[in-house]
Amino acid sequence: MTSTDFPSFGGVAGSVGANLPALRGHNTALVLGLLRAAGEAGVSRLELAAQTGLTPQAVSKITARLRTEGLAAEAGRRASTGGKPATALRLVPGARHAVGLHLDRDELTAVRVDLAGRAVAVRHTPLALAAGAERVLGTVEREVAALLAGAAGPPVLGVGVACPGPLDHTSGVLHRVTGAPEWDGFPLRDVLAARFGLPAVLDKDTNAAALGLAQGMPAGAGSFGYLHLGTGLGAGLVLGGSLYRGPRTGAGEFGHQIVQLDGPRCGCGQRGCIEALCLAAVARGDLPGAARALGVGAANLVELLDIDRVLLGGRTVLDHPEEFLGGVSRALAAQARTRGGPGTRTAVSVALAPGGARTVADGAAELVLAPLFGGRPPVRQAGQGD
Amino acid sequence: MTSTDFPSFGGVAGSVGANLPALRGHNTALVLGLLRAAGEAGVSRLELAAQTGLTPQAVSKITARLRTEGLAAEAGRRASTGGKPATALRLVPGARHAVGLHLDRDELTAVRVDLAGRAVAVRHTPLALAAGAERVLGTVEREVAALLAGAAGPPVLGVGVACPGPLDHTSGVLHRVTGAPEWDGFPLRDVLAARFGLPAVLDKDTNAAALGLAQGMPAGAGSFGYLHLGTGLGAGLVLGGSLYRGPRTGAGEFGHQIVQLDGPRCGCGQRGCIEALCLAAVARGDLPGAARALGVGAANLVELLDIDRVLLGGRTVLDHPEEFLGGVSRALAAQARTRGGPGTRTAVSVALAPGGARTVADGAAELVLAPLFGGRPPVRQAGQGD
DNA sequence: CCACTTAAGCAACGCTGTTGCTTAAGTGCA
DNA sequence: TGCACTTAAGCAACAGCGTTGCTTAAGTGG
Repeated sequence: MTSTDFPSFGGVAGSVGANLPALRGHNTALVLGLLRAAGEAGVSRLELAAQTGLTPQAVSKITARLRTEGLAAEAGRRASTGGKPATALRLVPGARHAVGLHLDRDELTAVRVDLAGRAVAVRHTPLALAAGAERVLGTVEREVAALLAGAAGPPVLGVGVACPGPLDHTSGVLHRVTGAPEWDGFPLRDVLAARFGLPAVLDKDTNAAALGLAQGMPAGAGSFGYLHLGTGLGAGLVLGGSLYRGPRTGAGEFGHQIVQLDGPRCGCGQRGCIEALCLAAVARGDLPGAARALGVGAANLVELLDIDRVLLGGRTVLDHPEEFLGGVSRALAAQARTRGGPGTRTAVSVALAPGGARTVADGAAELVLAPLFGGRPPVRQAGQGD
Repeated sequence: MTSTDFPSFGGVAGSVGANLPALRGHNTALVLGLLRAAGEAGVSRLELAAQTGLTPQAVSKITARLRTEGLAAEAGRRASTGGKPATALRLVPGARHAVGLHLDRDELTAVRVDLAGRAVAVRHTPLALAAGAERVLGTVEREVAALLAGAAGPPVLGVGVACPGPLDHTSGVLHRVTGAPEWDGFPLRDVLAARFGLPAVLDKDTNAAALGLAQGMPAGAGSFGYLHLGTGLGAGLVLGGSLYRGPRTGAGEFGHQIVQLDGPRCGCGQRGCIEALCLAAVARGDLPGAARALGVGAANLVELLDIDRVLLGGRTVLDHPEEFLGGVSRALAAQARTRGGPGTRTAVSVALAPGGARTVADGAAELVLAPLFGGRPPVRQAGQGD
């Protein structure tokens, strides 16, 4: 055997060495993710083997462990196809819970979800993000305590926290949050983790929303963008099945994409930013104009990143869904017409992000859940380019 | 042990199951990549252990295998630091070769490189890409034969082929190449693989260039964009250390980003595309105007993807390097001024892509080499957010 | 000269997914 | 009713991975 055929770990570009526990964890998470994707119907062991590329025996061992730990269970039998009928396996959603927090500028949404990502409890409260740390932390602590009060629930894995940016996901520290500069440098993740005695994860609201939306997608949905238009305009990017945050959690700053050279001045100091165009149009009641600006930005996004789908969310969009959906799809259709010929795709689909006002909070909980469920569902089966 | 602590394979989101050979291949590729990054100076086994997170003993076993296969060798001793001096290990660059082809619209560049990515032989020939398949394939075959004629060379791993897009990297099929529509649907990768009897890989010229540039970078360079301005304008994106192609190899269509609503008509049918603005400005001798349009696009890229660095290349840029470097850095500086405050970075650096006219051909060879050398050098050591 | 430090290899080991075979539980035709 | 066949899943033995514990190699420094 020559050394020319290193499998390179399934095409994955990892950066650290892997040992046997890591191998086991990888495969376990992968199986758990497929169980989750299968939902109530469940999957048989052989189907899991086919989807993972593992042998049936390996899947049997892994699922046996998961059943022992209470994370998976049998879910009846399939109809026979000429032999012994397959036993369906499914996730036990109630085996663990997670908490998701959406700290917006004027309100707090807190959810408690099960392993399937379904909300078990929801709480809403007004919140003045700019009112100072102690005040805000007190409210957060009270709301989370109320969520966790349900006594005999399953173990809670952690707390996911979503905020307006900028912030640093890696260190869990807030930066100069627009409209609330006194939070600059505040180590929100570690402070909350200490108060709750639970692991915490911090991310931008748009990133959390995109991560949450990446679950509910049909298996193999590769890349999409979530555009959030509320008091500001931002985006969450899922590229190749995983959330792209950028080196400094700065990715997705969609609002200050310049689409009009020498256009109107934006609050950021530049000219012709999408956000400035959009907000000005909304302010003067020109919804088609706002939707058109958003649509041009969406088209640029699609062109640059070759994404499959655009999802819209945020209060302003939710207030006028038809106008924004129409405007953005017109812009994408115009773009698609520029690329005729076979082999190229048709217009990218546009839709409202499901979940409505709870999109971000659900996604925040996903920040905690996602590490349990390995990568995206398999796109390429095996056979490398040989 | 609860099940709440799945290591998730070093933070990597893989999509297929992993077995022991895959584990071994992953670690071997990782070590090989670090050996390559170390260059002539080499690395000691203990340093490799620290960088990979593997135990020294594991590194010893892996490097012993690599030495047996002739891919690695000892490279003298380090100075002692109070104990036994460390033995430096280095890659044996000449152990394998790879071929890179750059099929441009009017010329062919073919290189033969060693494992370090250094060119061992280079050939240039005029080529009319639009002259039909048989003509082009004949020229390609003759040039590659000349490159491989060196008789007693090491094994050649394969041929990397870089072309103007659009095309599909996964299937190796060309689409409607601008200016040469008769190639639409041609399975170039498989045809060349069959003719040469070697594995072949096909990708867009901009992607190949970006992949090649991602090697030579200082360890840990996360994300950058390569902007190529020649007869057209395109980009190659390296995000989080690995090349981002998009689901259909469509990512990096930078030229048709719209930066001027209702701007001048572009050949693509839309209005205000960067490419149209740039090419028109170049045509009328307005280099500052062209550089400004490019700079605004670069600033949008930086803003959206949070990248660390912008590299410029392509004939038009190489003809007037100072003007384009200046214009783009001014645009990025203006953007950086909009983001004051601590925690945010300063302006992104801009530079000419090293390699000059051979950037793409070198990168094409890298299409073959990259799978041998695992992921990027480690950025985060270990300690997950706990 | 000897204690100490650092580098690297040898041997045994635990644990992974795999292989080979057996058992379980159906279908379908004579 | 019986038997051949098919498909699902588990048991047992195994090869191979990185790890652990210890030994050997080769320097520095008082």
